[in-house]
Formats: sequence, structure tokens, C-alpha cells
Amino acid sequence: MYALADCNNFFVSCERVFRPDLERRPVIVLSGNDGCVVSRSNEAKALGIKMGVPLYQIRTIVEQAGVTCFSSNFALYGDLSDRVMSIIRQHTSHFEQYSIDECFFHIDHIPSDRQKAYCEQLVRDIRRGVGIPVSIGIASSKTLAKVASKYAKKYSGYHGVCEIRTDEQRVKALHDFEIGDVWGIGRRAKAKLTAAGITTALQFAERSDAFARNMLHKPGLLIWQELRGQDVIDITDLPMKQSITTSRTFASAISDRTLLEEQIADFCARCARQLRMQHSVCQQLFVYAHTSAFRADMEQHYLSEIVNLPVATANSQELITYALAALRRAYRAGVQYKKAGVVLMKIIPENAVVPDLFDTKDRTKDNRLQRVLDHIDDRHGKRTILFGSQLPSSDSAVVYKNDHKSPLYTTDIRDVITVKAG
DNA sequence: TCTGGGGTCCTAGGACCC
DNA sequence: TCTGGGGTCCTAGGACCC
Repeated sequence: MYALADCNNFFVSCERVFRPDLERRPVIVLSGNDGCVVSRSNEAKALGIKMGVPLYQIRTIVEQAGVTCFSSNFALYGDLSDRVMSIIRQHTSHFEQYSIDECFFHIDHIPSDRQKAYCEQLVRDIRRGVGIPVSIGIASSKTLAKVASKYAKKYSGYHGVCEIRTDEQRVKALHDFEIGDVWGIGRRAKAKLTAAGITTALQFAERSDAFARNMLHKPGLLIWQELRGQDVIDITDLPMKQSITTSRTFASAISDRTLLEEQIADFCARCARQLRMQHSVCQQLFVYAHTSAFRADMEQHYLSEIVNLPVATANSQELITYALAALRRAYRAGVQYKKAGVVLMKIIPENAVVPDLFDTKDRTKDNRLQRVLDHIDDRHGKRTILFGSQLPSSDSAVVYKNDHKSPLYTTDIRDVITVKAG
């Protein structure tokens, strides 16, 4: 049996840990630049605030109902996520983290008639120990465990844990489950299935395997099997990321080349740091920037450059040099760039680098310097030391908007001191 | 006026090989 | 006019997830 633990309204719950006065009140967390809604409390959902909606479209509701807004604070969410996950990890032999707020784990070492009570205790432990409310679903496949966790979340009578153990329970659960809410069924697949007369998970599960495959190809067949109780979806997370991205939308568009260069250099350094943390190097670098896709009145422009690196590297300085050269080749003066990003691709383990016989760089020396820089950041906090090219010029404070950001309660002592002083 | 960020997997089609 | 068969690898785009 699989158990799936899912944190309820995770980002909002993180904010509430340090703001207990916001329990039972409408709260939302916003995306970058305070643009869209990315997490909602139950009270905010009840007000009709939809996932992903831009803030400016719900201003009236927010003001009239007194909804509390937060800018996203990923340092806080990541830290609380680690705490939740480490508690669960202690209770299982097999553990797979699926996202910042979800994980699958095995509970086979517990007798089946005690598994539900065991998970209920786990829910209470996490609530008391970290302060985050969690729902757990138990079933024989990951997809059914996801279904069960949604019931656990929806009905308080389950005390946070719902199990799909018998076929009778499975049929009942799927009968009341909308097809579009099934894990892996997105907008397109839902529309296709609805057109074929399928609106519930049970209707889909009771069609033939050929039907599932014809409609939705291989992923559809896997979902079909999982809904019938077979464990066929493997999510064993790759030890190494295959691509690493840093991208941002700017609060207002940038056309100044220097300003754009600062951003690209900074994205590059962030990506490279992640690359080094997983002990890998990349062979390809992708840089892009484009105008706002929402501005139908403006001419669209999309700048993109791929750089194939002569020798695979994770060195920030080297990657920044290539990225900025690429940007300068593709940059067009006068264009209003609203979003930009850097992607590192063709990632391989750092011990698999093929050296270049005619290499002119002293890589041993470069890497030694890089390690010193990383060490300084490890010891004194992220972004203690930066490259000059990342250094923001005086007017770049306006590039991003984060008016409602909570303090870094758990990860930065300076922030906590600020809170106390405040 | 204001619209997020970071990933993975699958498939079809083209290039290329013998 | 008529022009094989079978395979792999790579890539772009689509779809989906949180």
C-alpha cells in the first residue's frame, strides 16, 4: 500500500504558522511580482477566488472581504517542507518526495488494520511539531492514493486520513470523483473524455484498456491501470536534474541592456549554484528574453540563444561570460523585455567531463576559486558574495515587486531581529 | 496599468545508418 | 512511369504536474 501525504493549502499554511491570528480568515499567497494567486486558504476559496487568477482581477473581493495577501517566500516554504518531510521519513522504509508539499511513502511494516490509525497519529505529530495541516491518502496505487487524499482533505470526519482498501471503497470513491480531478488528466484530456461522454473516474476505469490507450496514449493507459488498483506509475525522482532554469517576469518591462545583463548574470549564477550542489556540470546554456505576451497592442519579440559549451562546466564566472555574450548577440535596442531566463541543459555528472586537449583555461584554479566562493555563501548566507556583473545598478530596485513578503522567520537571523525591532 | 516559476515525459517526424 | 526495409538517434512541440 502507498500513503500519500499532502500539505493542505501549503504556502498559506506556512504563513499561518507564524501568524496564528490568521487562522479561520481568508488568506492568499501570490506569485512573483504579486501577480497571480498561487495558494488559498479554505476561506479564500469560499469567496470564489480561483487558483492562478491575477490579483488585479480580484481587488474588489480582496478589499471588501479583508483578504490577507502574502508575496511568496520560498525560503520559508522550503524550510518548513524539509521539516514535514523529515518527520515522515522517520516513519517509513520507502520515501519519495514528489513536490514541495507532497510525498509518497510505504507503510507495509504496519499491520493493515492499524495503518489508518498510524497515519492519523502522523498527521497529529506534524501538526503539533511543525504547525502544518496534512492530509494522507492510502491505497494500492499512487493515483488512488491521490484520490483518497482529496477525500481526506474534503471531509473532516476522516481526521485527515482516508483509505481505499476494498474494491467496494474504490468503486464508491471513483463514482463521485470528477475525471478532470484525476492525477494526470489535464485540460485537454478532460475535454476529450467529456466529449466521449466520460465525466467520472469510474466511467473511465470501466472502459477497455484499448479505449484508454486510443484516447490518451501511453499516459492514459497508465492512469487507467492505476485507477483499477495496479501500481504502474514510477516517480522515483532522478538523482540529477536534467535541466535547471531561473527565469523572472519583471514588474515593468526592461529595455536597458545593462539592466537586462545584470538580470541574466544573476539568473546564470543561481542556476550554476544549483548545478554544483547536485555535483554536475552542463554542456549547453540557453538564454532568452521576450516582450509581454499579454500585450496584443505591442509587437512581440522573442530573443533566444543556445550556446554549446566547449567543455562541460558548472563554473559561475564562465557560464556568465557565455550567457552575456549570447545576450549581446541577440539583444535588440528599444524592445520592452518583460520576462527573461537562463536554462542549463545537457547536464552530466561532474566526474564525467571530457577535457579539451586545446583548452586554454586553468580549470583547476577556476574551480578552486569557485569552491571558496560557495564556501563563503554556505557560511555567511546566500548571496553574501556576488560577481560584479550580477551587482544591481542603483535603479534596479524597481525590477521586482514584493510588497507583502513575510520575514524569513526560520532561515535568516537578520530578518528575525528586524521583526523584533519592528 | 496590473497576468509566476520550475520541472518531466511522450510522440511524431526528420536525419542518418547499413 | 517505375525506386526497399529496418533500425537508431535527435529534436520540437504538446501536455501535464506542483
